[in-house]
Amino acid sequence: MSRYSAAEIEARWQEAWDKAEVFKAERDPSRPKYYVLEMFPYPSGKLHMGHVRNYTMGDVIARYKLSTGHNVLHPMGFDAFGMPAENAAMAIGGHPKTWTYDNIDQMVEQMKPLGLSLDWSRMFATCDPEYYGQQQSLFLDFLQEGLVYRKNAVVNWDPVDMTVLANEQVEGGRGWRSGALVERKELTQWFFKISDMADELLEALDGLDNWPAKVKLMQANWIGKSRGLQFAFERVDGGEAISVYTTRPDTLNGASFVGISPDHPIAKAMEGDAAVDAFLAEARAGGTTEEAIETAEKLGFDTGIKVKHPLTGEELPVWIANFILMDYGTGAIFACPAHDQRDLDFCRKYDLPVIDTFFALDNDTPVSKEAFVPAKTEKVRWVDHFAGLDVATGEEAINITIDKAEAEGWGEGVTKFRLRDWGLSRQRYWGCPIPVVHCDACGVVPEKKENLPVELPDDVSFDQPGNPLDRHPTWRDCACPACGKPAKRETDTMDTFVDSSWYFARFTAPRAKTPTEAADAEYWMNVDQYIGGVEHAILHLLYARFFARAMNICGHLPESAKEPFDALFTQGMVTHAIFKTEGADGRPVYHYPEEVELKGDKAVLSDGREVEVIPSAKMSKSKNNVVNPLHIIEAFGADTARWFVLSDSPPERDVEWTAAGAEASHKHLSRVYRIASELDADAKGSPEADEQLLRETHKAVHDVTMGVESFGFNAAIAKLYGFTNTVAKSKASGAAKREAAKTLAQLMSPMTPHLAEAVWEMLGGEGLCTLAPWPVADAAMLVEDNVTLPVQVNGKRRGEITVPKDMDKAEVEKLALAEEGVMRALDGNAPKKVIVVPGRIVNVVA
RNA sequence: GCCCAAGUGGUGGAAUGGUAGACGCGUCGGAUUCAAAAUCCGAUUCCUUAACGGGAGUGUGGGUUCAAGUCCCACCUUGGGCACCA
Repeated sequence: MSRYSAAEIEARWQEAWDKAEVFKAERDPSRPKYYVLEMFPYPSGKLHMGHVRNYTMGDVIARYKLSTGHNVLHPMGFDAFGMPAENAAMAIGGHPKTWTYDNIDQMVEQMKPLGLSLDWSRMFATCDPEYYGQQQSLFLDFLQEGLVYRKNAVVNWDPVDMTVLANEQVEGGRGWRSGALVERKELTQWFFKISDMADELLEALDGLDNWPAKVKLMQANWIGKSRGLQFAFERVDGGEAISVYTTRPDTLNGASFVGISPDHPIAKAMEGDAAVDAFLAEARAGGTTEEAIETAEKLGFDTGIKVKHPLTGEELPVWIANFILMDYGTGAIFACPAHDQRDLDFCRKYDLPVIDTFFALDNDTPVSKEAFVPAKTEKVRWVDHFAGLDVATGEEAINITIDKAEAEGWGEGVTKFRLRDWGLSRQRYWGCPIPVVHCDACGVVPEKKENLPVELPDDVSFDQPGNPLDRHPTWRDCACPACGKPAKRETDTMDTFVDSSWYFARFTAPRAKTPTEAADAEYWMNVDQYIGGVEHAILHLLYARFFARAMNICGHLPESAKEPFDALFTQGMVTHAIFKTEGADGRPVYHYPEEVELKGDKAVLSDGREVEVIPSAKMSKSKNNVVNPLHIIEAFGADTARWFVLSDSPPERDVEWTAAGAEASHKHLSRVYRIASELDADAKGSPEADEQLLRETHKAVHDVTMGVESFGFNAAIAKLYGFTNTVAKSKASGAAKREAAKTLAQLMSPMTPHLAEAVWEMLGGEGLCTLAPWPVADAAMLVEDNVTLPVQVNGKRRGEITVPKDMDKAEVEKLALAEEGVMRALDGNAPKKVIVVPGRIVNVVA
């Protein structure tokens, strides 16, 4: 008997797969294709358990589909542009390019031992000029189609470092390096016209049947379609009327002021006045995130301008308010403090009137500190409504108000979207250069396609803040592609979301001289199964959906690929306990898992000190709770790591990595190996046991297949534990047991492919287990003749009866009422009602 | 602040509205062993009972239903996202 040696087995079978090129994907119209894709990683240089979990899930699907006769495309690449490379260059010197490519090499080296069924020949990184050159080509096509344009937008500005900051570089309203108070500053930037497709992107969500409902809901809310009323407030001084958009026109009677954004033209026109400037500076302080704006203290400035209420003719003041966004609606609102908490807080602060426009049906206390904001579907009682309403829901009132405004001609019902255009300009080096040139004579001129890729220069330094492209001595200078005169290259690069918005399409023809190759895109698209973290639920997935449409317009993707991901699965994180003690200075000290010993329910250090255990925390370098997959592979093998990340939690939820769990997984795999190696094929058994084992095998095939197909990997693994026990304990003949064990190997193959091959070979399986056709369960073998039904009395289980599976309801009822526990519970009383759910349950109502 | 999830034994978790706790870990007991490791067998929600039983129980409080972990309402806690982290 040999022992289970993962290291030996895994190296051997990986070599065998390589040699047979089993994972190389080639177009083959004679076979159905299947495209599995996991969200590609950022090359941090360190593979973590989250990656292992993500790729293992994809691998299970890919290997399963391979054995069901599909031509599988399962590629891998790297999302390689972005800030960390520049930060590394600043922190430790060196060049973002070398840092990135070194990291990619390291990650590939760390991924290979996992035995993933990847077609490595298709690998690319988004920072390869070959890739980003094609991206520039796409940009030019989008530009030509009018899908890209320039406008002003605000950025986080660090006034000390004189540089633009990413949101994550703003900490508590200050720049992370300089510590300066961050301001919002306007810059001219490039935008994708995603808002043109807002309605389509929303409508098409309905067709994404195999996407998680929560992701679709988040996207729908993000797109934020709303119907409201747009109308204008006439200015008392005769100036240009102020147009406002509101989703609650029914509360117009409760208006107490008109609010405009600090970026509204009227506010801008007032700049130069010392008081206005001071206020605007204050209002523009802080970062650009919606969170920062929403949670900032509400500030207002009375412009002194008065407008007329369109219905009552009453005069309302116009205030500049820091919480009004210029990007949404018209950048101006009317405030109804009685029914909006934000407006109420503002009015209380600046002593503006609060007017109730409706009350709850059973309560007419005027609003004081809390705004009354019922659901739009709730009936409320209106106070002197201008459309003559008495009791009506908000929804009804809104529609009636819009109709009235349109009939009387002072406003119109309009549909607006919350979705803003996608700003793609980044004032950074390590990204895809935007292929345009600024010419004094010709303006903004697209680079010629034959000059692509516009490559990033290598000779740059990161010893000062800001974009090195801006201060590059020669790269910036060029000839205008239109007139040939000296011109300046655009120094902004593209958002890295652009890179990840079409990589899935590029994988279908990664070396093509155009962004895609029609025949390949036609054959391989769509991605049949996309797998990644929920953190990408909105932005990445929305941008990719936009890109697929834009690429279709430009002829780079077929119409059928406008929704590029047929099915989406969002997996949870891998977490790990944090082991914490307190240092002498009272600050927390975090210990590595290896330093900590678990004794019962306590955790102690080697010196005996007790350690606080914080469970289920996101793995984080600073908390010392990161588990390195390489260490696990060294100690137990890749199959153990793969088995564990799949076994312990449902895939969509977080899984906590525990040393005990990893050991248990390894123990189980060793057991399977031992069972196979100790199997005596000549052993005799009973025909009944053979029959029973065969039934159990078919049941296992059915259950595991269902589990794999429905992403119930943990459930599939639970079945495999059960089936392993069944095989081990079966009294069937050696020959029957060998067949069952071979099926066990096949069923385990997607999860633990190396072990499966070893067992398969040991039991005389033909060829590679990986390529063996997936077993099919015989429906006839799954049905049992008898079923055991629990019998409840008033919903409480009092006994059970075993009956033939298609027994008549009346017969079942009779047997149930005769059951001992049921009779005891009924205590001689006649049942009021008996509910028989065939094959399920009997409930007696007493 | 806004949007979206999730909360079940000591523990990770299972459960088309139909026996709550499958399967794994841990713990306890037993077998094997000179002894141990490994392995194998069994028990394991809590309270109560000698036992048969009985009662309670899926974050909290309500509701719908013959039947609720599952559906509805409100709340609490934790996690994800909020447009320049990827």
